[in-house]
Amino acid sequence: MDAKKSQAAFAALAQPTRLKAFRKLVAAHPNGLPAGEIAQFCKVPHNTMSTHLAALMRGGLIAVARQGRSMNYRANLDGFRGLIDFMLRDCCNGRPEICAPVVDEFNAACCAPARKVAS
Amino acid sequence: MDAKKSQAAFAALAQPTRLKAFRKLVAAHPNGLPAGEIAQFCKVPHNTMSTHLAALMRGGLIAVARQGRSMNYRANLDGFRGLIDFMLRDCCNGRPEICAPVVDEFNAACCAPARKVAS
DNA sequence: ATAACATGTCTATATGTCTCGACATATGGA
DNA sequence: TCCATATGTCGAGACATATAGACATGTTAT
Repeated sequence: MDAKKSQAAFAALAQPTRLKAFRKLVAAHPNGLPAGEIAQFCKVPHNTMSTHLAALMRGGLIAVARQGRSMNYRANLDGFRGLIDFMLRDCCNGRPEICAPVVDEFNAACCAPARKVAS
Repeated sequence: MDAKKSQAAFAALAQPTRLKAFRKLVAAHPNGLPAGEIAQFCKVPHNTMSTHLAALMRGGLIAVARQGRSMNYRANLDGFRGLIDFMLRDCCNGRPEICAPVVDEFNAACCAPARKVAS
């Protein structure tokens, strides 16, 4: 994830409909959702949704696979992690003392139940 | 950090000049930089830079304090952490098994030298 | 007070984004 | 094949953002 690719990812998330759709896909992970269902959830016409899904694709935040007549979109958590990783490296590079409190916060508050995995 | 505020933050980072400026401010942390120096670094006129800095302010990613004639901008790492926190909570909520690999990655690769603090 | 400096605000223009109707494409079933 | 379903693409209008010149504001020194 370089600066250029992260820009597409940030732009993708900087829009209410797209953020809502992405969150829905994360909640549905690892199962995806068909485009029509996402459009219905976001309350926008299918072609509008299609445009937004394309933006999320450009940002590397979702992936898609045809399933019969439907296009099944799913969250690309690797891409999402890549983005967060890029953000943290920006402040970590050569200066872990800046990054540490951020990671601490995650360990303590966000993913506490999962720390057994992290240790 | 709610969805609305995160939108302003994502939008702020979804622009090359602003991302460059923010990274510079993170590198300069905890010391800030005067607006003119940031403009020079980003190779844009001072008024263009002023607009971009205002966008970063709206996103809660930087802070400012007058210092004599200059306006000294500095990275707001709390705001930055808030944004990452928001992103992680989106995938962690009720599903720490999704978030865990992300945090693992940080502990292993990004902030390894700082893990003593995290434990 | 006056001047030089640093920065923000106003304004206009150019460019990009959002939205959605209309149309095109692809799949599956009768 | 013909039709219904599911989705993508195109085009246009409305709106937002980026850029930068001109001007205004606040600060420091003389």
